[in-house]
Amino acid sequence: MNGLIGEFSCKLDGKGRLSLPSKLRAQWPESALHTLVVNRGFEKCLVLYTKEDWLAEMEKLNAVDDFMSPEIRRFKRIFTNGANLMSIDSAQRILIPKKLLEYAGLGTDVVLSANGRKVEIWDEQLYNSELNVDSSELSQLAQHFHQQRKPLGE
Amino acid sequence: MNGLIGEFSCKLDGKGRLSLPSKLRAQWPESALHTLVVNRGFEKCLVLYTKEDWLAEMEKLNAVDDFMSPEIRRFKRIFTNGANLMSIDSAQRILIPKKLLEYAGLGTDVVLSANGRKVEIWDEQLYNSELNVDSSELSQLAQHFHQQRKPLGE
DNA sequence: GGAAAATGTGGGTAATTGTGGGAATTTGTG
DNA sequence: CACAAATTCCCACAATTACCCACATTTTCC
Repeated sequence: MNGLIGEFSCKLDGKGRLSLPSKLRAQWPESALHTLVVNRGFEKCLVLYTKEDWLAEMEKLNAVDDFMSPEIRRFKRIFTNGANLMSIDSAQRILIPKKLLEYAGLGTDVVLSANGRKVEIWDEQLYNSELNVDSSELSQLAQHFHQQRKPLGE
Repeated sequence: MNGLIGEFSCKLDGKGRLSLPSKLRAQWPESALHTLVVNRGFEKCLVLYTKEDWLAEMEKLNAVDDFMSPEIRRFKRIFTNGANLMSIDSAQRILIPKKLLEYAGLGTDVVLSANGRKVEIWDEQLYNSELNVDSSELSQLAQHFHQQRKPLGE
């Protein structure tokens, strides 16, 4: 599982286009660039995948049967419904759909932040406040993380 | 787990380039030098890793699924924030992104300080005041360290 | 100590990348 | 079919980064 690395500041132009930084592009195979997928994130941000990685996410979802419960069906519907296929233009940019721009509150200045095999897309201001923690909260988060880590084993 | 050793003073040039001391480079395999990673430290400094070590840290993070909880996602973001891939130029220098220079308040004179498998990068003045402790504080810190060591395990 | 090698430091130039916007093409809608 | 909106293609300029060379300083070795 080789993860992506990097945090990038970029600008959205008036048309909602986002140019992907070359250091990010370089981490994906050339072929992947023509079929990327963006979706809503759980927080007020968007998430970018290669199509391949997106399909892997879908596998996870589909591993749980629809018969299970209405909530399962609803979750799948909502999660899937924001997904958008997009391709890269000749200037290495993707065009982000209006609905998603609104959802994430994206202005001109945005931040791309690698996370595992995904890339989160944040409005810069929101991103900064998301990262603004004091040390006591940080240690709480760290504890939380350690607790969650154990049950999964390894 | 073989740790790095040393504390080095170096200079940043006008373009934000930092030349890595040969005694530090010698502690990493030749192959590692072409893909290093910096990110923000929890204090007002930067942290430098080999890509390999960075990815190992990431493995730990990615072992916990994003679906788990908002706290998990937040923790991951905070931990990885500012990450940047960088390569070394023909004069054995790395180019430190402007944002990170600002974050750590780096001026011309900086200090590299080895810490485990990471290297911290400090502005020289900040570093000196950070290290300006008297012995009673040192002993308090040691106590705190000892107490925290048990619960977290590992 | 002195010569030779390696290292640290600085800067100029060329190539790449990021950014913006006009014009043409496509799409959807009445 | 006509029109407005959205998308793609194209070019141009600015900013950033990579590459190269020069020289001062430090280290190494005889």
